[in-house]
Amino acid sequence: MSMIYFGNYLERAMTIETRGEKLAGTEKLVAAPITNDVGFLLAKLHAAGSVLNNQALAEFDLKERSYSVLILANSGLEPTQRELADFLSLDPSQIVALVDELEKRGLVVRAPGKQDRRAKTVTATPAGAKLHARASEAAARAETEALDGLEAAEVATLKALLRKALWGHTE
Amino acid sequence: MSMIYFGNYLERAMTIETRGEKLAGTEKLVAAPITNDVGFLLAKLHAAGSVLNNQALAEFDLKERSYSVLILANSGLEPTQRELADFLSLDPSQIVALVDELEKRGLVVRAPGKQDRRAKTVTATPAGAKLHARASEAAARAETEALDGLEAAEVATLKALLRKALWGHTE
DNA sequence: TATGGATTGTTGTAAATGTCAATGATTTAT
DNA sequence: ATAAATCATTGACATTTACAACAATCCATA
Repeated sequence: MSMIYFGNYLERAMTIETRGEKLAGTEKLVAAPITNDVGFLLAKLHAAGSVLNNQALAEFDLKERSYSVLILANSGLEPTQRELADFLSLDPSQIVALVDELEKRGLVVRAPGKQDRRAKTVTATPAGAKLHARASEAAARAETEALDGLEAAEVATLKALLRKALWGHTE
Repeated sequence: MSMIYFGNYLERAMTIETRGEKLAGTEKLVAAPITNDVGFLLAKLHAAGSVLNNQALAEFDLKERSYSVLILANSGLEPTQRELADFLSLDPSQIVALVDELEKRGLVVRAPGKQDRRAKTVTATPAGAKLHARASEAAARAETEALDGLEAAEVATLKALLRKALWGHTE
């Protein structure tokens, strides 16, 4: 059960030769009917943004995965690992590894749940909060870059539609 | 360089117990600021749709990957493997494996490129066209299900915005 | 209140996927 | 002609994913 249409493999030559003929091959297939498939479009735009995101986060020794856990640890919502797994659609064992790493770096702490001692809540330390603040600026720049083909109003519309599709409310 | 925010792990119990309390934990985190991150929203909606897609395609012994190759082989555009790799953001070696499997099943054929005999174009056989026709219906149903929170006009808007973000044109 | 069943975090493992370098055949450039 | 680049392919290795098993804890109910 593969998770994604495709990956983020990028032609190495493209980074230095990003102009014309190289993209022609890519553009040619834009005419294919698969570009009417929303799942395909979501995957492709996500893959493109993902590269920029990970580049921006590498400076802080974070990846999208660990960054998203760090955000949620900073949210004040005191998520448990199970909640993180559900929300991020990750296997609980992957959350263990992510939290292990962040905790080892002193960015988050585990605490037993107040009502349920089996559960462990993940909250950010001051160091985690500081890193999150810096990383989120870089991530915001990466998002802007990934969506630079859209006007600000269009980005807002896109966000609203995605939120509505996911949770049924546009606010 | 990880490709995705997260995966498509799904709570097994959710398939039989899809009503209330199970989702409450998930809903709680919707308040977190990460839900304003377009990359996150793209990843999450894609992951959700991906599960439905793969379920729908399993009937035809296809996954999203092989299905997308099958679509492009059916497009009449005669893509080369290199073009497939670029368009799907996959390493050329993964294309080899995907085409190998489809070719073994008699769904596509490789042919040397007309101008460039190094390149191999991938085109669908009649059997491939037939399977594609059936699979695309199932995939369309899965997409409808994944986006059932949106009106038809909203889906159209979403599609247009994604296309514009990717290729700079909305048509 | 005791007992069985479910849930949480955790560990470990096998399969799938990603990454990358090397190769022969062919094309392109000089 | 010769050198450099490109294409498909193979293979080696790292990372990610999916899943089963387990102890600790909670929950329902008898």
